[in-house]
Amino acid sequence: MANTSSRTLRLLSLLQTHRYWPGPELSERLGVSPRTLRRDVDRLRELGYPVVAHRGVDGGYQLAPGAALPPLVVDDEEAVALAIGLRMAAQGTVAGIEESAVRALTKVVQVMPPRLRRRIDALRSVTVPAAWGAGPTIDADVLTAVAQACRDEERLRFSYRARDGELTARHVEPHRLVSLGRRWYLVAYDLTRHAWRSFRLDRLADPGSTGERFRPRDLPAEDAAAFVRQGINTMPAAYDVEVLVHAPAARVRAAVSRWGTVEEVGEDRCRLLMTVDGLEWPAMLLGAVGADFEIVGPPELTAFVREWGARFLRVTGGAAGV
Amino acid sequence: MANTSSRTLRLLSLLQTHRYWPGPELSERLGVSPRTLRRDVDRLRELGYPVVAHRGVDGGYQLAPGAALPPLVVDDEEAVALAIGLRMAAQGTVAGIEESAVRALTKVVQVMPPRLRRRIDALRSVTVPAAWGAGPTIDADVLTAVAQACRDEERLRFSYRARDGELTARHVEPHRLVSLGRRWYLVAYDLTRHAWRSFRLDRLADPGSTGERFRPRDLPAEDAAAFVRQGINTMPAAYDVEVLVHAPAARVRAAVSRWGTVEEVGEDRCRLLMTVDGLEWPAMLLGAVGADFEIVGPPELTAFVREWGARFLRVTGGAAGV
DNA sequence: GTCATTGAGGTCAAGAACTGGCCGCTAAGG
DNA sequence: CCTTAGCGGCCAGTTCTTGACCTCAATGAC
Repeated sequence: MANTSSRTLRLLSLLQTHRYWPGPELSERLGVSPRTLRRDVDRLRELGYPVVAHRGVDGGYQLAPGAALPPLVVDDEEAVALAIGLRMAAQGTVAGIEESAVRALTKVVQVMPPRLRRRIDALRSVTVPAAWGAGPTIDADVLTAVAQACRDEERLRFSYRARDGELTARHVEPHRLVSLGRRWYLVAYDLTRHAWRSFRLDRLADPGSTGERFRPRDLPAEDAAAFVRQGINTMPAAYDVEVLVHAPAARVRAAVSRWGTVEEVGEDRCRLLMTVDGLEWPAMLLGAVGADFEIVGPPELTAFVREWGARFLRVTGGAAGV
Repeated sequence: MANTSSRTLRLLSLLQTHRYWPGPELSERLGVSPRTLRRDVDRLRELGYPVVAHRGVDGGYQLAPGAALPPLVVDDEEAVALAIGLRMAAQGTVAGIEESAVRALTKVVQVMPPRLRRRIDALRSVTVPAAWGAGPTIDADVLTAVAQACRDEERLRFSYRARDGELTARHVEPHRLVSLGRRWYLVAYDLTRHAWRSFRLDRLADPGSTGERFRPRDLPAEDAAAFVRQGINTMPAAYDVEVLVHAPAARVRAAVSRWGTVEEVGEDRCRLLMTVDGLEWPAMLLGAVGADFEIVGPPELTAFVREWGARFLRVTGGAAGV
């Protein structure tokens, strides 16, 4: 407890929670002489974590950005926030960071005390799925359990709901997680079928690590993502939406925010471009903008919006009967 | 570099990135004898981070959940994911964790190498606001800068857009950040007006820490959140939505997900309850469900939906001309 | 300008901690 | 039965750490 390593860690922690620390206070907190504190600070600097110091009355130490990120010392609440934030990031509203979010999440979850896990579970019910209509939400527990099995090269058992709805028990050697178009896939070697398969994580339940470790096999594909793509014929239908809106570009842009691009066409007219998986979003945005518009494409959107219009008018007792 | 503390940190890092580590490999990576490795592991255990070990062929060490969270050693990509996830968490879709998310975010951002900040900035443009129509998105930079100033008790300068749109330069002693109903407020002592004020973060721009530190004053209120509540008369209009949907509860629930509650009313009928800030959401959900419905309240929703219906039908060339 | 405060860093000697061998032991799996 | 791997005691040599004392350099207040 009175180690040097322990003190280094505590110093790191103190420097992370509060920016400025007067030297005397630090040395007192750590229970060492000021001279030793200076040496500890030097040690941190040698480790690559720059500590800048200010002299004179009211001076003190502070941790500055360095070449590498120092170990993060977080308290319980921060850990919970971290886990939840990472889960949202993993669910994929921001392209390209899902994989690393899951890696980080796995790290955190693995060492998280049970009491914190319970708090996260309690908060889960409050959480909303990341993006509406963008595919099924997957259980964070499933995600982390599978990620951990991949990372640690442990065989995995789970039940899988095939396309026809049939439930089967699986026993696999997990290879890699792939995030593709808002869906998570597990690439694994199926031990009962003796073949490589990819599994959709949202159809996977009750993952349980068996504890058996294995030596990774070679995947018969260039890369895990490529393998998944091979197996997927039915990519989620993507629509390229183009709409002429009879409103100033600024106004549309404010409503659309970052969901799509808005080009100015005229004084009071602009072109809205979006690429979406479902048509609910564009319909909602067009409603929210509150201006007239002309749908350039796709035709499905026209039909979709017309159906909404007819129904909305009908049920609210407006004109345009059935 | 060849320190004991350094080795402890590296060991911690290794144990976090991969679950099982055979002892020999660890000792080789750390450049010490197996005997010393055992002692290092003991050290970690004494620090409160349980390392469980497995004997026998194929044994190894692994980091287990303990009483406290060990310092997290994350790589660059994970740090980026972390920052982005925390930002989403701070923007507030999950109740109650915003404050700790900001605290954690501040910690991370403070020590993050510039190259990572640039990557986050690059990704920001791709990010979507957490919840649509739920209030203005605030800049993450503003949020962290202000949070840091609060934490470090440093005076802060910024420009503030008052309710009437006028821009003023402010100089304050920041006290605390409060997240209230999807909005962030800064409670601070205004140095020019010599009075406590609360500022909406979305109206605050160009925060710059002056570097001057100050001794915290006593806030003339029970608590910062209470102080903000005192000053806010105009709470964001909240609607309690109630709709009878002519569809099975299960189907509606699937569409609504966790945005609201769905009660079964009959075989083919259910009641949808939501509390929302804006009416776009319920309108969209009702559209997406694809069934008829009766709006019980509020009346604004009826008008809102009717307007959408009329416009949608008109612009798509359906019936019900202007 | 003077002065107190605070960080930087050299040196030293005593003491503590660390290290790498060596040992025998237990546990797990082939 | 044998191998591998973790556990921990012991020991001797080495290294590191610590606090004390010192001088110097910034810095801000008076």
